[in-house]
Amino acid sequence: MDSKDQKRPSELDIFRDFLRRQGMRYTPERETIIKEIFSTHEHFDVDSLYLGIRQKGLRVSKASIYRLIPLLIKANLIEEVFFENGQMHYEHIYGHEHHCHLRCQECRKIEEFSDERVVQIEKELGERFNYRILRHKLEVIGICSTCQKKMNTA
Amino acid sequence: MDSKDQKRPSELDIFRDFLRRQGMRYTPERETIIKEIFSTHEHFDVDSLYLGIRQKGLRVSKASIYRLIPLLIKANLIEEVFFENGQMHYEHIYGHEHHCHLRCQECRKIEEFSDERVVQIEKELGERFNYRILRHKLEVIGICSTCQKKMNTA
DNA sequence: AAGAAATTGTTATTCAATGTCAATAAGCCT
DNA sequence: AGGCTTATTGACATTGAATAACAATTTCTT
Repeated sequence: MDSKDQKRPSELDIFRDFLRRQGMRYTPERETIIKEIFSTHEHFDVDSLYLGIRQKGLRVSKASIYRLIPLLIKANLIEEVFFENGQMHYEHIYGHEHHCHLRCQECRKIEEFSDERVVQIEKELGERFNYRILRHKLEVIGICSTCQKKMNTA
Repeated sequence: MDSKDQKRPSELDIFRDFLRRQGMRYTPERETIIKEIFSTHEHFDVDSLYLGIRQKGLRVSKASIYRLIPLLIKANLIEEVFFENGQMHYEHIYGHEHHCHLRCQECRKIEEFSDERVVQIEKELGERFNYRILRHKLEVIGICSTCQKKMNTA
């Protein structure tokens, strides 16, 4: 473990700070939810999160999850990824290599990728519009090779 | 009007073709909705679309709008832009200069921009993952100058 | 022109997300 | 350490976008 790792505060520390600055409280329920979110690198929605927590034998109401999510977004710990099937889907972004999504319009499969050029675009935009840039979300939509074949033979 | 313009079929023609290929029917209701969508260059949601149609003295049920939207997406005439306030927002993409969005996380203001580099990224992705690329959606999130000032003085 | 099948509007339904509120508990203050 | 203020919790009720069901209608093929 090098010094870089030691310097990076945990997501819980980040969130504690965030809460203190807003005069809000750190509760066991919030800790449970955050730990669950950061325990995997998968996308999640409120339902999958709730089930994951219950499977560990813990108990938190869905209302608390719904109430926590906007706070985590404000704290830049998670972000909305896409809305599908009537539910918003999220992923955590802190302590996680940033990536973008290539999605198949037919079968909804998702490939992840990164590209440095987007960072440059971001930077220029910040200067041009006088924004403080927080993050970006690049979603490329197409038809995967499997679905292309299906469409050709049909 | 130059030859390039003459060659580009209207969105109605595109959609008629699309419907025919799927064994679906072209109805006055569908025509009304599409014309409304393509009559402005603004983002829209189901409600604003419905109201716009009624203000022109026309009548189409909301159910028909909800039913048409997935078809227009499949036909690559419109796309989902963002989900906000419990509603999906769309914009038409056919016959319209493509652009991306820079959004302020605080006040939800939106700036539009274009960047050729994303097209290049798209192209490379298509080759790398063997996808037929249809489009992309780049959303950059930040804090606008006005909101930065507010946060500093607070 | 007729008939098969898709589409429409109406109505009912679903379910994610939010609001309400009394009970509880975090965290500051002395 | 204990008390007090007030944010937070969970249960329940409510909202509202989106979808389903279905009978009446209309498109489009032959």
